[in-house]
Amino acid sequence: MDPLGFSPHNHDHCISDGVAAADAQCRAKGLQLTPVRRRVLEILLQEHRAMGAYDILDHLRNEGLGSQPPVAYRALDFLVKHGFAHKIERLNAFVACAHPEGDHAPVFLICRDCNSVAESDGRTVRKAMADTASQSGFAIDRSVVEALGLCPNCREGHAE
Amino acid sequence: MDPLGFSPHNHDHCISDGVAAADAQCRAKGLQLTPVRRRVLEILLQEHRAMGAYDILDHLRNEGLGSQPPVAYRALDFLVKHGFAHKIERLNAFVACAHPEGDHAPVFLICRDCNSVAESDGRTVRKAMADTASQSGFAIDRSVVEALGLCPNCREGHAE
DNA sequence: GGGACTCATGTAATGTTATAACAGCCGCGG
DNA sequence: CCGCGGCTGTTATAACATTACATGAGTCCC
Ligand SMILES: [Zn+2]
Ligand SMILES: [Zn+2]
Ligand SMILES: [Zn+2]
Ligand SMILES: [Zn+2]
Repeated sequence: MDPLGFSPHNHDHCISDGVAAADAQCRAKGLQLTPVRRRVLEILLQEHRAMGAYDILDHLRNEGLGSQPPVAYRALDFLVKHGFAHKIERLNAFVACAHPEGDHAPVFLICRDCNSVAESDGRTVRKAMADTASQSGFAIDRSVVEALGLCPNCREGHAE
Repeated sequence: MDPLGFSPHNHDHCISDGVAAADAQCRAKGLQLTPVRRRVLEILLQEHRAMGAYDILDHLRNEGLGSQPPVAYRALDFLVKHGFAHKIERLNAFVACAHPEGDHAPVFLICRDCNSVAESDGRTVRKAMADTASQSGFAIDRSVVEALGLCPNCREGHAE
């Protein structure tokens, strides 16, 4: 699984692929990818960064799609709930999912310099967490795993 | 390392030991454990749960130790910065550190039923995260690791 | 002792993030 | 037509957090 976020890429694909994947999954599961929800997902994919709910709301307002906080929060709740986006707790912000195919347990790598957020494969980390939790009899439902540090690009700049 | 938080214990010890440990470390490092800071730590130890900054502020206000948000936030910043307390990002709340002896990289287990928060040993998890991050060239400074689920006590209730 | 400095605190004002509550709309099955 | 569930529009407010500036206590140097 590719961490994304730290490497150049054809960004048009991010958007079209992300929306297409969400579209397909919604059709498959009987969910409604309404105009607001679709647009919020597009905005997140377009900007390709962690955005606050109010940042997104600004976009929506400019486009006449809603101007009050609940509009943005409801769309974000839907996207997060169904795995099309994630909330970054540390930033109180949201990112489009980089791997919208099926279930996954992501680990986020947050650069403190350029604020980019990469979504990485969390399987080994989840395994370790499950082990840790089982020792105290705790049953994990979901988890928040976020690392803060320097991305490869910003490390270069600092190394000199 | 004991996860704490899910098992009965002599709670007076939590408080006196926690404050004593902070006191010793402050003396050793030349930090000032001022009345407000000490009192906030005591409150966190006393309540033994994740508390919002405004919950703490209420206590302080009742005791005439400060009534404005910055008073609570400054004390909490100090405690968190020096490892005497932790912020739970998922809850926007704070807990006293359960293992105030030296550096550590905790994993938090948050019960969605009773809201208790246990602090568990994160070494294996951090190892897994370091491996994951290194694959993409990311250098981790700090990390947020929080699991949400059911604690042993609440599991029993649900199992029936 | 006075002056400059640092660190902690007091307080007002404000900024940011998130939710509650209720009204209206629309598509669908009865 | 009617009721119902899901989505949206809007107002208001709750919850969380910071900026900015003033004050006071201790320390260092002279
Ligand atoms: Zn994802
Ligand atoms: Zn970076
Ligand atoms: Zn701790
Ligand atoms: Zn519980």
